[in-house]
Amino acid sequence: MQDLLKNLRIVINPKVFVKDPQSSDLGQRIVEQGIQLISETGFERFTFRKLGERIGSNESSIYRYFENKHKFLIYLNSWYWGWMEYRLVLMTNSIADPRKRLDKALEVLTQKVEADPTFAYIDEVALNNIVVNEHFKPFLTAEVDQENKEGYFEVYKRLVGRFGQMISACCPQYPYALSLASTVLSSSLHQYFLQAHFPSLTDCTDPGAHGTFFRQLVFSTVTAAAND
Amino acid sequence: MQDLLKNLRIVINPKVFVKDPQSSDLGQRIVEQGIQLISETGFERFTFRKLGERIGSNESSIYRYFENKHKFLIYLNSWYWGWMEYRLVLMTNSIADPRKRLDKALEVLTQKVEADPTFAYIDEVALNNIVVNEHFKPFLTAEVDQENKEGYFEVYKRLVGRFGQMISACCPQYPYALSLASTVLSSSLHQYFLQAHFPSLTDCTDPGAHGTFFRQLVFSTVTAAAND
DNA sequence: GCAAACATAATAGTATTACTATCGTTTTTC
DNA sequence: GAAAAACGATAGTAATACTATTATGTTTGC
Repeated sequence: MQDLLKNLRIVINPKVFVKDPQSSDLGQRIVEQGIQLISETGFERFTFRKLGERIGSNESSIYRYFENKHKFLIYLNSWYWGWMEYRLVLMTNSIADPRKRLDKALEVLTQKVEADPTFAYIDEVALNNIVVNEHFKPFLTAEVDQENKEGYFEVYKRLVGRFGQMISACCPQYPYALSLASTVLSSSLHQYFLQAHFPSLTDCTDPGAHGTFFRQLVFSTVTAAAND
Repeated sequence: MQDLLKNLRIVINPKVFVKDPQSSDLGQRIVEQGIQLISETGFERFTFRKLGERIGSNESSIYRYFENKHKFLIYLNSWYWGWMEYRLVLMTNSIADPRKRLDKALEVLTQKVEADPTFAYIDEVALNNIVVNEHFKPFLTAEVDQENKEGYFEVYKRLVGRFGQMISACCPQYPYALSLASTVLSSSLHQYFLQAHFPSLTDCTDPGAHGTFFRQLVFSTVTAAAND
């Protein structure tokens, strides 16, 4: 199966970049090392100048790929959620039973991220680290609405939609499938953040607890709604 | 009761400010108009210079109250969560029944914010607007851990603890009370954010749905755990 | 009533950031 | 082998987030 998927690419809205970084060696290095640099130092301290130094290239060359660092972050986030969507579809597609399917979906979406050899120059663990630590920074700007119009967040919206449908499939009369889906996705990140920085605000310390917490949360809610 | 509480103040960790803004007229104007300005234009575009112009004062004077704009945001967040804690205690203190108490707590913590005349120069609605739109920006910096050590987030942590205890009181054997508490607090903000900017990612459009969603979520989870 | 202490205002200056613009060199491509 | 595209190097700009200094007004104690 690995081989079958060798020529896969996560497709990203071309409006997010000036020149497709997947199309050249330099572009790939920008993404690869950009992930490392942001993961190591945080997004605020990240600059194109520093990234240029790191990859032995020039600031101005990076601007030929990305308009600014905010769009670069949106690119990385789009990639991440695109990758999540691909994994979600891949892992749940063959499961017919709605409850088993939802269970698998929860596993894919909330479990700790591991490296995926399918995508060579992306370090998924470091990227997850970015998404956890920068959380919803791409959304939290005065320009959200404009950027939303431009379709920058389509991947994420599609993922929430898919996940919401899987919840609905378990209990069609439950009226908050989308809210539950978006809550689980954002809260899972948030819980990982708390585990790393505010352990006194979570109970998910040992591995497994994180997943169990969300599984119970979702299935309790859905089951209760079904029994009404 | 209003009168009884006239001389109340939300206490904030003195390390967050250089000079207590509650101690002078200028300080109060800084907070009052700072809230308006951030609420109107977003935190990124907010500068002390602009705030100075707005209140007919000088940039340098504002620096005598707050070290930088990030600490100003932490101050506002601390005030907000301190206010939430005060409301939580006030509204639930007299309720003996754990389930009724939790229900009230959920109402206080997730319902739409309204102006509170107890605190004259704070516009709670605008402040809530900031907290929703800037979300966890105060946390999301490379310096979280240091700032956490300094105690900047004590109020929030205490609030999560209290709320977690109320959940535990309903079902002592439920092992994820803190995670559930922190999830509800952050997700409620997040759902309000989605309602404003990404309505396709929520089902909480009509008023009331938001509260019902979280009430069902919490009580389903807690009840299911109690029946195990 | 007046000096000391304090709060505030005004101005100038600095380092960094987030770019833009220009131009020269290298590499690719047909 | 010429044209086009990609890349690198340098310089420059406007805004930001401050710091430093000095001046002006205001309060307070005696």
